[in-house]
Amino acid sequence: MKFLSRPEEIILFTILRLKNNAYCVPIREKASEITGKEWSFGAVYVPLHRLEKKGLVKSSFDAPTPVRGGRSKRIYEITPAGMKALAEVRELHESMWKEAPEFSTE
Amino acid sequence: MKFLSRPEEIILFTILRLKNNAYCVPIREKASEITGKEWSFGAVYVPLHRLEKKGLVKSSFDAPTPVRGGRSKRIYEITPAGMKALAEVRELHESMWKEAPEFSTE
DNA sequence: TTATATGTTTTATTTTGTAAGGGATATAGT
DNA sequence: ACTATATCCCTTACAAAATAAAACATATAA
Repeated sequence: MKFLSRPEEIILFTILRLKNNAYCVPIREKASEITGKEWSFGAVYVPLHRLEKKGLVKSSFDAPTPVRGGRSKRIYEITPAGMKALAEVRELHESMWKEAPEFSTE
Repeated sequence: MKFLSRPEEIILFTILRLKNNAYCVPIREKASEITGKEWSFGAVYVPLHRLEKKGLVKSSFDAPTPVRGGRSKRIYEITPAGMKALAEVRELHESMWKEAPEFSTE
């Protein structure tokens, strides 16, 4: 199919919304907030890792912050290819629902 | 996660659009048209079968039509649970992109 | 130097997606 | 009648992705 899977899409979108603070913990929290469902770490990390492998995100470690347990974080950001993939599924959705006036959400 | 996968969503949507003519062959054609990608029969049939098992679609055989090779077709239709699942992903998308004015499709 | 908080990463399992091909049953042609 | 061909259903074997659960690492606090 070659579209983003739904978890991939949601994770990319979440990174976009978190701007400069996109690391595993808040990604998971924000994704839960957006979807209203529980996300395990695996549910975030595994697709995230694949996205990086495909070149749709890139990551780097920041400097540790002086809080208890505050180890350095792997911060993710979206690449241009990632933006393109995200735009593609967005457009798919828009064109789908635009042509479907017969469907009304009950 | 419990959202529809993307293929499931597209197949459900396609059935909706085909109204009374939703059997495997046109579902595949219409899905290709909607997405601009190739769909094998397996890519349609396997998720379709699973959707039926979950109660999101139901099927029945129609009467054969008098055309060469025109054997009876298994016609699919969406159940109320299927409509609900479809509405759910639609609403997820709408709420996502509504909150994201910073993203403009380049 | 031990306890606890914050984060990352792996592993094992289940679920889902896909390509390729087999089988059934209808009409068309001779 | 009988062979050919069209239309459609369904299976199977393999690949990829999703998920839950837990292990591992490293910082500060006490």
